[in-house]
Amino acid sequence: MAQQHGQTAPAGRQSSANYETVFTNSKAGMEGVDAEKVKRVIFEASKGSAHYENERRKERAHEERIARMHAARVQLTPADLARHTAAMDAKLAASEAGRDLSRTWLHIDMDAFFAAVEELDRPDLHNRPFAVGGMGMISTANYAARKFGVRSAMPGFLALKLCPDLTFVAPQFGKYRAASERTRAIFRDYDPSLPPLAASLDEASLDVTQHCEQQGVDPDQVAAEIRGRVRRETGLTCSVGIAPNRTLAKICSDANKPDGQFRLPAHRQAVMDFVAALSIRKVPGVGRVTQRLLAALGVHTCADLVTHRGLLQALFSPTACDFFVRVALGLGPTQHTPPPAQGEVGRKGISHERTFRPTSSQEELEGRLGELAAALARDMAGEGLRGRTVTLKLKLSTFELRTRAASVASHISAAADLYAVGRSLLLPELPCELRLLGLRVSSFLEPARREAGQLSIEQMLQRRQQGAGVQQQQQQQAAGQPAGGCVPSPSTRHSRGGDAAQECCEEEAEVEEGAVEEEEEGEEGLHTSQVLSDGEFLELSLKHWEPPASTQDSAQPNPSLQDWCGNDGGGDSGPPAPAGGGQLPASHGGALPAYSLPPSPLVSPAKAAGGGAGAAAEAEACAGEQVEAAAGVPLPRAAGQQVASRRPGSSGGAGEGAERQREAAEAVVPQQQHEQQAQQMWTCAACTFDNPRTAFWCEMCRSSRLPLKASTVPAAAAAPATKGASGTNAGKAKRGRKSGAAGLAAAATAAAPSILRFMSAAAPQQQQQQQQQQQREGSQPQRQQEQQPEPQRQQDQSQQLQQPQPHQPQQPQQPLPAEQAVGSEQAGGPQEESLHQSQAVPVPGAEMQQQWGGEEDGGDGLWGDSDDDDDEPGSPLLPGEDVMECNLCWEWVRETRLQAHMDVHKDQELAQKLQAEEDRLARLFGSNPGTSATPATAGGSGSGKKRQAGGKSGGGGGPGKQATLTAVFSKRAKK
DNA sequence: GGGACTATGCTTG
DNA sequence: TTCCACAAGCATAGTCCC
Ligand SMILES: Cc1cn([C@H]2C[C@H](O)[C@@H](COP(=O)(O)OP(=O)(O)OP(=O)(O)O)O2)c(=O)[nH]c1=O
Ligand SMILES: [Mg+2]
Repeated sequence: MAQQHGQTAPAGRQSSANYETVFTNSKAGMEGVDAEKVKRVIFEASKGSAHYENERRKERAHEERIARMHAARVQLTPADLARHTAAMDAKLAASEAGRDLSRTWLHIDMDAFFAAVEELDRPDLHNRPFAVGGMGMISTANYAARKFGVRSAMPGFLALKLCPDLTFVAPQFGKYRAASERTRAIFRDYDPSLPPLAASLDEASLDVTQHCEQQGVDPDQVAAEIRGRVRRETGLTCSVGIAPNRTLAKICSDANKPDGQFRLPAHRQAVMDFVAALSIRKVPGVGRVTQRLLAALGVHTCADLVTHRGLLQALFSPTACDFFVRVALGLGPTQHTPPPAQGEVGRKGISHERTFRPTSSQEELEGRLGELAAALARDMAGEGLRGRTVTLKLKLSTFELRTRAASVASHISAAADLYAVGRSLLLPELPCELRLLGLRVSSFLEPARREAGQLSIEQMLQRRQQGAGVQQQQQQQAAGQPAGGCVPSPSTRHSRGGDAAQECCEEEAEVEEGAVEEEEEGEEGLHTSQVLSDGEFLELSLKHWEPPASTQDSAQPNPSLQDWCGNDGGGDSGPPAPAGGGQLPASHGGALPAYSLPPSPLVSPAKAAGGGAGAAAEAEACAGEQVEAAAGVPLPRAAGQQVASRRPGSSGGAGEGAERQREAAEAVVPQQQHEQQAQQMWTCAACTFDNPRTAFWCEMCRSSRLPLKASTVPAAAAAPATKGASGTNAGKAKRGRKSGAAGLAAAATAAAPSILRFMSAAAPQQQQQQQQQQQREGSQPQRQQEQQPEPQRQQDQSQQLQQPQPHQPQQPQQPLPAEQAVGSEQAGGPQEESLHQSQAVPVPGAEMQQQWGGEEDGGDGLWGDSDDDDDEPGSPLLPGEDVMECNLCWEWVRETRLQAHMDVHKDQELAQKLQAEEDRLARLFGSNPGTSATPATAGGSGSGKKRQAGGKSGGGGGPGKQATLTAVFSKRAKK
């Protein structure tokens, strides 16, 4: 029975009955909706679409996962089950012992929040079906619309099919934030400890224990009072759940929605009865996928969690089991989440993403990336954030999602830097048709630490200012020109030795810290991209980039650049910030059958006491075994290694990956060379010697002018030497930072963590892919494979993994060496060696290093610990070292190596390419310099994005930052 | 084995 | 033709390095 349940809406079948990805009627206000009819309508309108196909693909993956779970299940012996059951009993006992029923929590969730707020301004919409959002997607719908099946996260055009009279109202997040603050002001009267920053705009958890005691009122009265005040003072309605902990209160807030309240008595038996009957899906943290997994095991209600505890313990991770235990017992956090400590950043990441009409145009994508970077930089500046990990999110036109991340050595925040890193992540993925781009920054620098001494970059700059370096100055001291004035180069900002890139948006903060700001030096200080004289392409770039002096005479910074910095000082305030996405409550509709459930077979508190730590340890021990057993499929060690040798995103086979890499260096690598690369040779641009792909320097002449770094070679095809074994292509991996291990504690307290992720049985993507591969190849059933001896399995996997796969899991990631990274305090980065790939790529270094992952080997120790001579071209730059930035390739070069670096550039062939590129830029930009992208002219598609670009002068001169800048922006402007 | 990194998936509002 | 969002957090797994 369990099986029929979960799975099986056969993958292959296409019918509305199985197409449930969009609709479920478990939301408040949708109880009477004819779910089947809605599903049918949605199915008819969706089938055949890219989205639909993607959903089916995911469905198949779920079914396979369930199949693996069953396979693991049948291998369990009665003894296994007994052991697991005992382990769970111990966990239950331990958790029970910690139950706290002394607090009284109220969870308040606003009703149809966005819609209700809109209705305040549009009374005409009262009782008429309407949704907040557009044809693409709606955020929420009022209750009148929900009767038709219209709901949150439903595409507008489908909603319209369900409800032809539906009215759409564009979201205005500012209004929702304001309304939210009004409600929270009321809530604080009942719980002064309510955190000022809400995780969600439309919900709040209040600990009213003290209030009730002091006022001598009961929770029901408080809830009623709050609802009344909210209604009177804001014109909105809300629903309230009352329970002894936050999780239960939240669940209860949905019980009598809308405009109602529900209290769960603070008695153990009442709680146990309540949760026993509760659908597992009502539990925060259990989503659609997890529900299906559990249903496949016969778990539908929380009581089932107890009934099948042995099975769960055997098939799910320890973390997941801990969660199940707490759910089964009706436990939840009874304290507010501690606010971030002084100086701590209260968030883990910040991002922006945008969907657009699918395109594969590099120019357009770059333009969009620039917009994202600008918006992100603006937001980061607003919060004073600086981070060192940039993650690019891509959604293909097929709806397949990909992410590519790179960590740089210093914390950045400037639009130019974000763009540079983002672009370096994007190019290797091309060509591909995308419908969404997103940019996220994480790994923030804690302000406290910042002050503690992470300003080496500034120190370096100050040193230089005192010394002989050419300085650069901000041109925008205009008061109203905060961050933005300092136009950062959209190109690389390898701040060796520090955040030379503190640019832009971060400037303000830095200034306060007494960093660099003051002086300047006239025009020379500016980074004009002028070509100084024959061969003198180098130019110092200390901190900020500015357009060529000649173009700056106007004293008016390049408007597009200002935009970039999110600086409205120049007058452009940019379009209203795109809304910090939604953040609201969750509500599952549903009637709550009151207390009449099967008695819970939980251990008694007394027994629990006995269980104690020992029991927990035992559970832990058992859990360890589960992993293998549960996985059913062997832990993919061998597999992982195989995969790891490949480039992360290079989905496709080796050839495809190589294609992307080549794309990244396209400006430098002629097509013919591409072909050669495909044959695993790097032709040195200086002496034409064909180097093996593993070469970093030309093995013949030691030149760095190889078309691309070996890293760009898809692992699969990469050096035979590195093939297979993981270690081999290890190369000089850089060190990375730490991974997840995030916090179980947090996970346990916060809204329940999703179960799936904990599920040890949930085969890693690799395994899924292997299985898919197997299926495609008609190989033996998984179960059989699982029974194979480990060595055999690994071997098989290895073989399978050598086949091209949709997208492989991670590869060894390596943080970007400081250098490239835009603004690093430590340097160390690519230098001359990157020449080949630079010039047309703003942040070549970053890209390279990032790609280097799989293959380098401690060999050259470029980024490793080797004690190479510092003066070696490839040796890492050190903090504070005197460097200059080459205006041709954007690489930072030691002052002691300037001549050698220039020599490289003198190469005739390269010069020609540069000229060609320059010509190309001139063509692109020349016709419409500076003003190219006014709002009116930009965005031919009408989808209109605000920002434009176009630098002031095309920088007519030689190739340089201005040229690159122009290239980046003028293209977009032209569209 | 643990820390540091990246990629993906799930969940929530 | 239009026509499946956006922001954030957490967990898992694989890699490498120490
Ligand atoms: C669920 C969801 C909500 N939101 C926004 C819009 C919602 O009004 C707001 C709060 O979310 P919810 O509280 O889930 O929904 P709601 O308040 O609109 O309706 P109710 O609580 O009465 O069931 O968050 C999204 O933008 N996307 C989503 O997927
Ligand atoms: Mg709500």
